[in-house]
Amino acid sequence: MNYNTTEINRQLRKSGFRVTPQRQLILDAVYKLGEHVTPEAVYDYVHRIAPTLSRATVYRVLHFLTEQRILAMVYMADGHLAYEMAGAEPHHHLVCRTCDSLFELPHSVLRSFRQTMDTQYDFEIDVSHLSFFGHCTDCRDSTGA
Amino acid sequence: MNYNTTEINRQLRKSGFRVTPQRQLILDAVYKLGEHVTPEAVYDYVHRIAPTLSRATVYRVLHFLTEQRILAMVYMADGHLAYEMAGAEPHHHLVCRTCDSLFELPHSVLRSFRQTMDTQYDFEIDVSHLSFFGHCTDCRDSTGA
DNA sequence: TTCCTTATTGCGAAAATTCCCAATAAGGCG
DNA sequence: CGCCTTATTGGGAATTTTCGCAATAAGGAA
Ligand SMILES: [Mn+2]
Ligand SMILES: [Mn+2]
Ligand SMILES: [Zn+2]
Ligand SMILES: [Zn+2]
Repeated sequence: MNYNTTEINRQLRKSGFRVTPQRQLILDAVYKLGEHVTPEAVYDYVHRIAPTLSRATVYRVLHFLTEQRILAMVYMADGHLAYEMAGAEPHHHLVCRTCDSLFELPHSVLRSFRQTMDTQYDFEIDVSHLSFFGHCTDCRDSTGA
Repeated sequence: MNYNTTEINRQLRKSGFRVTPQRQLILDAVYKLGEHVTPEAVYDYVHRIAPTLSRATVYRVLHFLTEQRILAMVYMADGHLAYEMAGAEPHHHLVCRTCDSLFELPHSVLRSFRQTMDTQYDFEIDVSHLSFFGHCTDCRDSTGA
């Protein structure tokens, strides 16, 4: 999979935003680094290539690209934010508060919930990457014992 | 509504934790300050009464009381964490990414979703206070126009 | 290609949050 | 009531994230 640079750039310009080398490099970093990429990992990556690119820009651009639905952000078990490409089929997380283990949830299980929000509240939930916290099979017993 | 101090203390001690004046004061602060209380607001409150109580302790105790299900934490529109008492009937949020407006969601709308997670994944989602981000009635049109 | 407008960046300071560790003090036990 | 174990705190440093603003440069128009 390779993201369509030309299409993304066109989209940004059409919305009045600018395509800067910083934005392109940061997006590329997230793409190359894979899933659940932290701002610090992005900074390390881009810093080698563009040593003057500042941390502030990394944070700003990650936030910006998320607003543009080009990236998806996700809360990890430690409460920190991570990012990844927002393409294709999203997936979600079940995060155990006790053992920190992480289970992936297919997008399909959210369909009916989204639909309910849509029809009953006229609210379109952004489902690019959700995290639900709770307790997994192994840990849910030990709590109530 | 008044929370049961005696019962909470007993519960904590039974689990091997200690009931400290700091923990009691911080819990009291959240209770008195109401919904969506930020760590800084808690610090300001307790600092007047106990000037040596440190910020680190505020963060630690808020986190701790959340683990103990005495408090509930919630992500606000600005991405920051807030806390509130975890008692009785929970409610949830629909937060618009465009206009930052916040709609309250009754607990009931999550029932079927929780049940699905429970039966299909044997995962007990903690529903003390969830936030769903997306786009509200007014803002969802302007996006696709 | 050059010019202009203004979106975006870099940098340093500020703010928010976490970490570390020696000092403190709960609370169980005798 | 004292003693001991060890959970918890205070305080400051470290880390993470945000802010403010002057300098820069994207890109539309001429
Ligand atoms: Mn994921
Ligand atoms: Mn709320
Ligand atoms: Zn678990
Ligand atoms: Zn809105």
